[in-house]
Order: sequence, then structure tokens, then C-alpha cells
Amino acid sequence: MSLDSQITADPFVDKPATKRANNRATNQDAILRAARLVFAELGYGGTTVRDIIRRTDLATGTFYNYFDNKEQVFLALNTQIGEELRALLAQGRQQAKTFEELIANNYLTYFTYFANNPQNYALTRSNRGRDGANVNMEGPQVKAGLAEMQADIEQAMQLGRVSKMDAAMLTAAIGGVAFSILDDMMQRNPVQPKQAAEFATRLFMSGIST
Amino acid sequence: MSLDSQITADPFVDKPATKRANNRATNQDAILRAARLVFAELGYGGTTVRDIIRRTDLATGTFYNYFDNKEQVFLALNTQIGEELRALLAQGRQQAKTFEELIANNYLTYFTYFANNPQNYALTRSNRGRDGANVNMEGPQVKAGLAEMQADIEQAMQLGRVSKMDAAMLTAAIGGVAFSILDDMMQRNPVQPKQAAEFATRLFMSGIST
Amino acid sequence: MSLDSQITADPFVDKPATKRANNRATNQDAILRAARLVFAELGYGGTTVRDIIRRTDLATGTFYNYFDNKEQVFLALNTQIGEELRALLAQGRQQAKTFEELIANNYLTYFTYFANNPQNYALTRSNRGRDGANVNMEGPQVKAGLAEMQADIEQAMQLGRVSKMDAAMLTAAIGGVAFSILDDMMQRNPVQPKQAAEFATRLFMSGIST
Amino acid sequence: MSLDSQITADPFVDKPATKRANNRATNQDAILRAARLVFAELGYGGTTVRDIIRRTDLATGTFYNYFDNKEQVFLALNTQIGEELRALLAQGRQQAKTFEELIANNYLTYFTYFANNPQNYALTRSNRGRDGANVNMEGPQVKAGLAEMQADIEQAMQLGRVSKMDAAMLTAAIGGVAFSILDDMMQRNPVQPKQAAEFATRLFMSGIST
DNA sequence: CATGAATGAGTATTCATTCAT
DNA sequence: CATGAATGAATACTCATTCAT
Repeated sequence: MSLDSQITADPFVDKPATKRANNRATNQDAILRAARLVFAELGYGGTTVRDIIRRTDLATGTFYNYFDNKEQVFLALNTQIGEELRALLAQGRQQAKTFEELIANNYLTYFTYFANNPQNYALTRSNRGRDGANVNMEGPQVKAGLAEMQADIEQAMQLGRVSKMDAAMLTAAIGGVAFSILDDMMQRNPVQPKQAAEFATRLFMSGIST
Repeated sequence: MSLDSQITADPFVDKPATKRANNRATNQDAILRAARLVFAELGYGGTTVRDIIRRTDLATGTFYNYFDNKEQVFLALNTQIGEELRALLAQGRQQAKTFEELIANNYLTYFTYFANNPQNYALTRSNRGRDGANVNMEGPQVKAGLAEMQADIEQAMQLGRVSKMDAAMLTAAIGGVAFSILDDMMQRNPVQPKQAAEFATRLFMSGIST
Repeated sequence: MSLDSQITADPFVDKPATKRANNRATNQDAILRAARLVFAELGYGGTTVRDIIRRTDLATGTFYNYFDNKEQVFLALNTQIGEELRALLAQGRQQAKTFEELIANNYLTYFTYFANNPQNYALTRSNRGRDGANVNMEGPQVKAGLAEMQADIEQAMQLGRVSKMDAAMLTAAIGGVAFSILDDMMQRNPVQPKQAAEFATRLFMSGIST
Repeated sequence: MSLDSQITADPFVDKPATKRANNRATNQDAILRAARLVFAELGYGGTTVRDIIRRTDLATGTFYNYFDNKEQVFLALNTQIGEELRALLAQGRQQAKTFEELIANNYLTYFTYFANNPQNYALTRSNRGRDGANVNMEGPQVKAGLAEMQADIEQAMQLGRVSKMDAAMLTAAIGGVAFSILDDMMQRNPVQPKQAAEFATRLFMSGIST
């Protein structure tokens, strides 16, 4: 029912007698960190603004100094994660010399990221689906990430590194496999991102015929 | 904000002089039909019981003669669709003589079903994700469907129709591709289930190397 | 959560295939019997008309053929018990030759009645207090019973069987002791009406000086 | 249907220009005062939270800033009265040198209290009975008060100030007489607590033989 | 800026009562 | 008369948002 339970803006300082001199960045960050936990735990729909600030040492009204409403925090959170992950993925693809490497790097990066950030996995997972319309395969970050990948795939096709085919569908398929195998992987113990990435890569390279 | 806007128990008859004319089956069905639309439009989280009955010529209290709460209607709806679809899929797999046919039949059935029932696609799509915990890759119906498929896949492995590999991961992958390509397909115009099924099948049979 | 659980209008006949030929008296009685249980269990405020008919094999609407609403059944029930008890008490007083006997008979009758009818005790006890305004020391039946006793007391004063004093207060006191000692008695095991009556009688005859 | 009709937090000041002027203590108190009236008028069962806040210039939600629900306000109210009255009663008993004084002080304190606080009498009277289970002879406050008195009575028995007898029954009887004579007294005009106390005391000391 | 109490619109749910069959 | 589904007014309670301090 509680992961941490109290996220102070600055965890190393006890609440001073005089009201803490919070600065903008610190408070905003405290809200975001609390929101990440709460969304992961209760899902977007089940979360209230009060659930978030309760996990903070801030007051209700303070929330509205930083965000317009629940949706905006959620968006900010997703943007944070999305941008971080997209950067990693893009970097992985750029280092690839063959198409197989591109696929393999992508999956390994993706699975490893969530294996190392299970909290972020919980967040996205609890909120896959719409309900606020900013999540899922259709969330703006995911969409952007898929678009970037599709561009790289199309380029690879141009360069003859892979036979030409419906790039949109291929991209969708790669994404779909990423999501579903991620779920499968995270349920296992131990979590083995490397093995998951290999499975997915092999599947895309040569199908089940392997 | 409104697709239809008034679902009478019997659309061919104007509100009868008497209000009590409706019989059990009819009213239950009217609620389900209204709920299907509303959930598709607003998503599970965004839907209120009042939204549902408002799309009906029934009274508030009548809703509770048929369902305990929002979750139960939603469940009923999902069960309806899920059981119908699972039956079709199972049937397709049983008719398959090779593993390729199994995959191909599965995809074709799946894509065709939603191509023909766009309303049901809208419903599932708006509610992919949790929030009520009965939907998505983890919804009971989807879970059951995947379990059935995994069983058939394992049997095929026993029979040597496909090389042995991690059946759970393979099942997850097949499911993931189904979801993501379905989305891609439904956005296109015209909707081409056959083509989508062929793409997915080929991918699984021999990867991108084709 | 259930004392009996199904009070059929006629407990000796299984529900016949054809709708039972209930006659007025039978149905009315079935409702009263069910109501007695339910009021005892849930209290007047906590009881709904549906709670009552649910304990019956009758239909909701049938209730309204016999009673206007919850209050009326409750009233009828109280009238039943009240009249029965008042008759017993009056009879006991008439047989008394001295004032002490009058008091003693009254208490013994009263305590014995509830010792033998614990269900009726539960009913009155759960509903002592107002909430519907027909219960308690001020319920019409109790009021009537006290008035009858007061009349007998006044007569005894006229006859010189007891010294003159404020008859209304004395009546109230006798009643108050009846209620409070009844509660005390019913909580004990075994229930000893005779002992309780003796205690109360002695108290009124000579106070604690005994 | 209305005694007063609007209880402002501060009756001497017209609604101030600002709505937020009220402080915690004031609002809490306004709710309690309104509740006292409403419970007295409609009884516990007949009272809704809306009835209470309607008698206030506060908003619905504000009620829930101070109390969890109807039962809690009721409890708070009863606790207030109960503790006040129990303290007075205990004090009266401690000042008694004989057992007769103990009884006499008790009754005089009790009857005087309600003679001076008719609103509190209305409250307890309308709610004597259960329905929420916190009232009456069985309400926690009454129970506590009776227990305290029983302890003092038992001590008096030890000290030989009164002959030994069933202390529980005696306590119950004293309580029952208090309730019933209180009702009788409050109906009279003028209200004469002294006379009522004398009557009750004499009754307990020497019975009707006086 | 921070605070946190006040606000009140909004939602789920119940239940007495009606009435077509 | 009996039936039991339909009705809809009524209530408890929540929660995003405001705003005086």
C-alpha cells in the first residue's frame, strides 16, 4: 500500500522549525517523484491530486503553483521518461552497422531500461490504455519513439540493409513485440533483458523457423 | 460528444404509450448497447453510470436491476466479446493442419473480426489499459485467449510442427503483434484484414528476411 | 444474519406449481411475522420494506395491499404485542388484593412475558427510542399501559391501600424500573423473572432499607 | 419544521464580506450547534447530513472536513453532554456523606441539569433508542455513567452505608427511575427538579411506605 | 510563493412506491 | 388480488480547485 511513503523535497534535512525554503525546482521535483509512485500504484484513473500531495510535505494549493491539474503532471512524467528512453534508443540505433544490430540494440536498450527502472515500468504498465489519453501505444511519447524508429527503418531500407516492406506495419510489429515481451519478462524471476532481446531479435530476423 | 444519442429498447417503435412495456431481456440489452457506445467514446474511467443510462430511455434505478455497478456492465460486455472471439480463434486453430496455417488463421480471424465490428474495436481500444483491472493484455478474456493459444502452440511443438522454443514468449509476441498491427490496420482506409494477416504471418514464419 | 430466513405464508405446504391461493389473513400474518424478525434484527430505522418482504414468499407490490408503509406494519406489530401484554397486566392487577400484590403481579407478569417471548423483547429493545415516533415509553401502547396502571394505582389510593402520593410520578417510576431491570435481567443467564420481580417489588415497597 | 433556521458561525456579525473568515474552532462549533438542534427535532434516524449543514452557512464539503459522517457528529455531541453530566454526577456523589445524600445529590444534579438545558434533553430524548447504537441506556456515555455510579454504590456497600444487595440491579433501577421521572418532570409546567429529586430519593430510601 | 480550509458540483447507490400484466 | 420490474427522488460522500492569510 506504500512504496516509500513520504517524499520530502529534500530527504536529508528534517523539517526545520521555520517553513522550509523550497525553491521552484525542488518542489516541482518532489511532486513529480511522488506522482510517479502514486500513478504506478493506483493508475491514472485511480489517482487524485490529493493522493499525490499527500506523499509530499507540500500543501494542496502548492500543487497548483506547478501544474494545472493531474493530467499535466502525468504528461510531464511521461515526457521525462519518454525523452530519456527515446534518446537511448536512438543512440543504440545509430551505433548499429547492420539491420540486425539495429533491432538487437533497440530491444536490448528497451528491455534493459525497464529492468533497471522497475518503477517506471510500473508507471507505464498501470497506465497503458487511455483514460486521460496520454498513455499507451498512442501516447505522444510512444508515438514519437515509433516515428523515429520508423524513419531509421526506412533509411535502412533505402540503404538496402533490409528488404523493402511495409515500414509502418513493421514498426508497429516491432513495437507490439516490445510491449508484450516486456510484460512477459518483467513477470519472470530473474528478469533477463538480454535473453528477451535475443528472442525478439531472432524472431524478427528469421521467424520461428530458427 | 454523441454517436447516436438515444437507444430505445426497440428502435423501430416509438416510445410506447406505456413506459413499462419493456421486458427483461430487452432492457438488459439496451443497457449493454448503450454501455458499449459510451465506453468506446469516453473510456472506462471517463464513463459514469449516468452516462450510460442517459443513452437509454430507462430510469437510473433500472440500471441497478440489471447490474451491480459500472464494472459489472463492462465485464459483461468484455465477456461477450471475448467469448465470441475466443471461440472463433479456437475454431480457426483447430482447422489448421500446419503451424503456418495455425498462425495465419489466427491472425485472419482476429483482424477480420474487428474489421467487421469496428464498434467493438473502439470499445477495447479505448479501454486497453487498466483502471478497473478487467481489460487489456491482462484482462481475463485476453488472458484466457492467450492461454488457449499457448496450449495449442505447445501441442504443435510436441507434434514437431514447429521447433521447440520458449512458448510463453512466443505467445506473448504473437499477441503483441496482433494488437499493434490491428491498430495500424484500423487506421488505414480501406481496412485490409487479409493483407494485415499475411504480413503478420510471414513475419512469424520467416522474419524480415523474406 | 438470519433467524429463520424464509417465512412462508403457510409453512406446511411447499410452494405449489400454481401460485399459492393465499388468503388475506394468511398473507397479512406472514408479513407481520417477517416484520417482527426484521425489526428486531435491524431496528426500525435500519429496516426497509424490501427487507421485510424478502423474508416472505410474497412480492414487493403485495406488501402495499396490506399496509400503507413501514410505519403501519410497525404500528400493527406494536399494537399486537401491546394489547396482549396490557391485557395480562390488567388481569394481574385485578387479582391483587393488596397494593403489594398489585406491584408484584405487575412485575412478574411483565418480566415473565418477555422471558418467554425473547423475540418480542428484541423487537421492543431494538426500537426503544423514537425514529418513526411510535415506540418507547412514549409509544401509544406503552402510554396506554401506563395510563391503565395509573388508574388502578389511583383507585388503590382512594381505597387507602397505599398512602397518597403523586400518582403520575409513581407510575413513571414503576415503569422506569420495569424497563431498566428488564434489560438487566435479559442479559443474565439464566433469565430469572421471578427474582427480578421480587427485587423490584421489594424496592417499591420499602426502598433499600430492606 | 424549523426552530431557528440559520446558525451563523458568529450570530452577532452579519455574513462577512469574505466567506473564508471562519476559523476551525468556530466552524466545528457551528456544525455541532446545528446538529444538536436537528437531532433534537428529527431524531438520529430522521436526520440527514444535509439537514445539518443546511442549518449552517457552510458548504456540504466543509462538513466532511470536521466529521466523518452523521454518526461521528452525533457521537461528539453525546460525548460532550455525557462527559459534562458524568463529571457533575460524580462530583455530587463524592460530596455525599451518607447513602441517602448520594442518591439525593445524584437525582438533583441530573434533573437540574436537564431543567437548565432543555435542548440537551430534547436531543437525548429524541434519540433514546438505538439506530446508530450510540444512544440510550446502552449508549457508551450512559453506560459509563451507570458503571461509575455502580462502583460508588458498591463502595458504599463495603463501607456499610447501605445494606448489601444486587448492585447491578439497584443501579439499573436508579437509572430507570431517573429516565422515567425526568420525562414526567419535563412535561410539567413549571419544571421542578427539586421536587422530582425528592420524590425519587424518598422512593429509593423507604419505598412507597413513606 | 506556501498554506490548507472552504467550496460545491458531481457521482454512485438505495428504496418507497407505482402499475402493467 | 398477486406479481415484480420500472421509476426517480433523495442521500452520502469525494475531490478538483480557489483564495484569504
